Amino acid sequence: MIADARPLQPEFVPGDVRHRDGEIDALTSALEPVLEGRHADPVLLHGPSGTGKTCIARYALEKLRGEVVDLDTQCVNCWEDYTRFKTLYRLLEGVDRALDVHRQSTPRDELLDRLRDATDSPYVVILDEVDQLEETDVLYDLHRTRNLSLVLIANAERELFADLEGRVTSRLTTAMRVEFARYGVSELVGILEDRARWGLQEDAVTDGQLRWIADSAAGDARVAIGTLRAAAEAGEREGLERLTDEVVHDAAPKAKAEIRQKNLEKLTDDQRALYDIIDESDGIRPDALYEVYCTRVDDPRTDRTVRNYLKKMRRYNLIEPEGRGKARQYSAVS
DNA sequence: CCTCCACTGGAAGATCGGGAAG
DNA sequence: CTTCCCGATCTTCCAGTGGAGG
Repeated sequence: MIADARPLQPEFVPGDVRHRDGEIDALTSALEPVLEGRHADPVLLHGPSGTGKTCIARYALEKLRGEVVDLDTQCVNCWEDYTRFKTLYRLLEGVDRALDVHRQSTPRDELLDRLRDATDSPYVVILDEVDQLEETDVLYDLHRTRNLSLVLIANAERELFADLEGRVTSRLTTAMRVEFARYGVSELVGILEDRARWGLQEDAVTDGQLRWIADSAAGDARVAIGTLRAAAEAGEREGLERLTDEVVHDAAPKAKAEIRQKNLEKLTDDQRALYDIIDESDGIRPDALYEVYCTRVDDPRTDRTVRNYLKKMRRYNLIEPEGRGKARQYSAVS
């Protein structure tokens, strides 16, 4: 069934990207100064999830690496590395200067100084999900780092700027914006055809099945590819030569359940207790939630901390709030 | 329209654990 | 060993928000 698992992985970057010629052109022309060893102005890629922002950014960097000697690149996922320290540490890793920073008692902002020392050749940096960054002042410092070019990726442009510090915003107003729209069904089918051709045995999946997956993914390529992968894995387990419609239709919820399970494993015991309470309820008000929480765990945190936990679980898309103000209720995402 | 109040999340300080310096 | 400093996490305090109900 599966001939090559890599094209079915979410982080796979194809050698030839479909349906995004305009966006690629815009990004590569924005990065053109790097070809001459200068640093490029920041570029902001924005649009809904699964529209190819990360893929196109990685693709453009790959191409750039082929054309520029002494080019360093790094991709930081700010959703995981959401503090100043972690972001800078990741950037130092990209230029192999993070080796002895394991010690925590490095003087304040030694990381930034070190990064500035290290970047004597062009360094192009992707900050993915930059709207998840909590200490946005690091953007200001990076913007002022010689030889460092920023490619920022965010879902919602407006929300991003609302969260940014004033001095960061003013620097980024000149940034080139590239907007990514949702894929149409036929575009998604095209993407899936490629992945199926590269990753699956011949004739493992029909055009109709790919169309069904594309349809159910609602313009999100990540969901579509994840569904195809879940279907292929299920087919492999069952020893099928060709996917049946039933396996394909079961794969969509399975792909989502896998993501949720992975996120649940990242929660602490306290957070997990909160999730369980919300999951058992059919919509619960915050004060009632906290009350139950205090009876469930031995050493309950304060309500403020619990609110931070809720924020985190919302980011993981595990729970969702309904209503505002006093009418607020939390429920688990099904 | 106005007030109340549950809810929200920013800011600042305390605490914890780990590692380095003395 | 103790002391100091770091990032991460938690607590304390509090101002802002917007439904609910007068």
